Amino acid sequence: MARPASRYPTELELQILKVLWQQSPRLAREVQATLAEDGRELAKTSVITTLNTMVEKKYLKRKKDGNTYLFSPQISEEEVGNRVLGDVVDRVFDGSTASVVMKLFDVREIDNAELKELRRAIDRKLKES
Amino acid sequence: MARPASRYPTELELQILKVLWQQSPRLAREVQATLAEDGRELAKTSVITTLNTMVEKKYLKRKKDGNTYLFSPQISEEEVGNRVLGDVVDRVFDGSTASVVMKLFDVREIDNAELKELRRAIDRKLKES
DNA sequence: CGATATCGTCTATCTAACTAGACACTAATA
DNA sequence: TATTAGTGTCTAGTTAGATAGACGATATCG
Repeated sequence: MARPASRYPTELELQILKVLWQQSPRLAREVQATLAEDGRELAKTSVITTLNTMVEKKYLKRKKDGNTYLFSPQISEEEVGNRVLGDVVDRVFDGSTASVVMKLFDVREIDNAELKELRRAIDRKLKES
Repeated sequence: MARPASRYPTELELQILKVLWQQSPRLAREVQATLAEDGRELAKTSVITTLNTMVEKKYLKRKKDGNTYLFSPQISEEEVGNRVLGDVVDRVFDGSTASVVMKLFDVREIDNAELKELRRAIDRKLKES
């Protein structure tokens, strides 16, 4: 079978998506510059190559603008979050959402305001059913 | 830089870990058989090769037993969960644990008993602070 | 003892992801 | 107009991960 394609954006692809979610459409040059600001310095061809594979994967779309291209996201932050999280819940935690939440409580810091908001969300859920 | 190594077990590695978490130590042959039961039929050499790379990565340890080897996990289910989830929270959700939890509420089903347990966990957390 | 089965190492192939150089084309500029 | 700067395509090299065949060592069985 050989190495299967990733079910969601890879590391570099995610970085690029974040750049474009923040502002789009953008030129390859601009994406390259922003990545460099974030500490990821890549040759211009590396950026373009990756942008093009992301277009093939439908993560982005590109539009001709004179002699160059403008890139925009074609997948939302929302959707990527859903996919990644769904995958982790199913593959690593065997589909148990609750155990993921419990683990998050255990391991990560959450401040009180957020905890209260979560409790409200739970109450809302309980009332719905 | 080329393809960076995964920060946590890959797909096949995770499947193998699950087999060994469930029962260990085990022979390569037994791991192979269990994977096959789960629908992943691999040549014996494929399994052994992967087991050995997992030993190099410290995911497993192996012990000689006569003319063969016994494999055991050297990383816990707990720890893998922590790493994967930590990585997702940081990389995809920019460190916001609460937004991950909210998204899980949105997207996945959680039954009432679990919701109540989560609320208790939240109350406990709130009392601690 | 010879045939057969079992087991591990070594080697090799394939794809995805990452990265960038060579090169052609266009546009601006001296 | 010749030079320089910017843009994209094509090609290619590298590593990780997935998979398995060839082969040698060992053990077992008839």
